[in-house]
Amino acid sequence: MLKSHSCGELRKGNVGEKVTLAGWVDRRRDHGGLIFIDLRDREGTVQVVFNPEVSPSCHGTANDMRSEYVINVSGEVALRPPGTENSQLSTGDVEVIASDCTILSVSETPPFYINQEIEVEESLRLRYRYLDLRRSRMLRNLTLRHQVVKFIRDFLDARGFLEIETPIMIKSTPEGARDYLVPSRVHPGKFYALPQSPQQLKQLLMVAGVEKYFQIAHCFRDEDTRADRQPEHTQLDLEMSFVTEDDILNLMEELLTALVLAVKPEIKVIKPFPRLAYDDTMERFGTDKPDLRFGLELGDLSDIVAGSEFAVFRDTVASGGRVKGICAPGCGGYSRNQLEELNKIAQGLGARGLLTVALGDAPGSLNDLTLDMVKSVAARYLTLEQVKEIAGRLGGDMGDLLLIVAGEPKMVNKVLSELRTEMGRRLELADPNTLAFAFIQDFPLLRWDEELGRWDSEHHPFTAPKDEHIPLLDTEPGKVHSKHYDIVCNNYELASGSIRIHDSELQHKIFSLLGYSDEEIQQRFGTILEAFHYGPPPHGGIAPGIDRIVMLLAGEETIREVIAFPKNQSAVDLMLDAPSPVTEEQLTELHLRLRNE
RNA sequence: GGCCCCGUGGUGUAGCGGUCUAACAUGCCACCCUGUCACGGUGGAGAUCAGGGGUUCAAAUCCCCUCGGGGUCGCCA
Repeated sequence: MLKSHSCGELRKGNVGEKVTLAGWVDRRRDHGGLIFIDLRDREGTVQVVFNPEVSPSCHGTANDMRSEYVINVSGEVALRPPGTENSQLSTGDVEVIASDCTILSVSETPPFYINQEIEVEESLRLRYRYLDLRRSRMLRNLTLRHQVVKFIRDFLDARGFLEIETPIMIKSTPEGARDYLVPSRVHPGKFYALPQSPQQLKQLLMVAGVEKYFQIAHCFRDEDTRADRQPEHTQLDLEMSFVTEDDILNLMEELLTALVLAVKPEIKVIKPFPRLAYDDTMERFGTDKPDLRFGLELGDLSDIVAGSEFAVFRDTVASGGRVKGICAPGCGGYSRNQLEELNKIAQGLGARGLLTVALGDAPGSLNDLTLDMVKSVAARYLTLEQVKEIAGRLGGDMGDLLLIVAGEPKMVNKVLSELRTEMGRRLELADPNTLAFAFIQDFPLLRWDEELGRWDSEHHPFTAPKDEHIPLLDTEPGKVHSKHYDIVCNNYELASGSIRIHDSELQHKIFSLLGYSDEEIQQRFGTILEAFHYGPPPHGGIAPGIDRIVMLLAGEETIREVIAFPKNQSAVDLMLDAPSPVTEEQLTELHLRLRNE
């Protein structure tokens, strides 16, 4: 080793020791005579003093050192002279008096600051990711990620789980997201696909008798990216045999609670995790991944306004639509501009408009409310009683602002859910130091796909229907609920899982319901159906997204901040410049020809 | 594919029709400096204001297009 100690570990106790350090020049302070260098490695920073009276040659070398040069230094650890200690630095009581040093490598001036926490354009960071990762924020995030994965491995190992790797090149099954494909050289015209998740493989491991499986698995989906979505991401893939829904949920609750306590004890977690039914959640929050750190729940006003003079509302209800709203406390004095901003959000998500009702512009008792205090374009079509009833339904008080959307139920929920999030942000209702985990359960098994004109799986086709709903598969498939569950947290979907079908006949029936011919079923799912003829155990599992968990624990806004080498929004790796063209020879070997488009 | 936001020395920002021959901070280079720690001091280099077109007597500034980046809807079983 070129170093006897790490820079960050030196303390008073090391005084008098002769040490050898290696690292990067974080900062250089040249006093003409003395030169100070803050030497940085992964563990921290320590001050090195180059004194011409101690070593003239060393001082000369230090003269040439610049930021991010890599150097090797030997010298004695000394107590700093009284009054020159630096309490900002964990090593600030001591310094290393250089008696010997070498420049191991030089550095050009970096394209952005390594030693300062200044926001830099993300594309530049991504292009020089290896420099970006030198910055303390990124080092912190990578370290946290390591701790999270290590904790998960230890936790599951202690409970008898086997970590098993599954292949990255598997078979394409063209439902769900688009596959990334890998052309085969040996088999002209045939392709492997990268796994969107190891779903079928982990179920086959259950048939194999593994009983408790997990994997830190890479998953690939060729879909557009988001702040919380990348073309490839990592999930904790987990599957167990002989379990019920509760067994999985209890395990996950224990894991997540212990994880947070282990790596971020200062973060608050609410225990036990609430368990919410999908239908209720949609009704109350308009989304299946609500932020439960604050209230602002949606209220249904359809019955109140059905008979009102306000035609927009009356007609919406009459034609099968819904009228719902939320209450923004203390926002009754919102300016026209502020209201217009909210209106734009609503319209951007498909609402015809947003009706705002200001219950006066100052706090007070709702009993004192009069109609001329109500500011709303609908004010003259509503009675005072109706306004009070609406306010009551939404938990509104004097000085509050009611936000009301009318229309097709799905859109109404989406818009209000977004407005709820927006108002939560504006009013700072969500404690940034809390992770509000919750389980969402009791999902519908199927959803009607308008475009394809057929039923589609809400989760995936291996999800087991609720036992008591199985008869409905033949009569009213839309009413069948399933043993599918999600873990949500702070407006993110963290995990999705289900108890699986382990009966080949029932599985076949589901595939048929989804519109597959027997031939297609055989071709796409033949393996798992065949495996189910050989004693499959009842089983189920779940797959939490590692990137999102680490992002939330790190307090970051995008998963790119917790991935060492992420791709940008256009799925490009700016550092490696991938994807990139390949040679004609490569294409020929793969039996491929590019289309002219 | 739709919508919204952004693009000014290496980096981060200011400037938002004329006073811009583009400012500030930091970084960089040179010199001075033996107790600094975001060291200090003096001097210096560094920007076709993302690219193209238009409006105007005059454009970094207004308009249009393109490119690049971000957010989001669709999409993500």
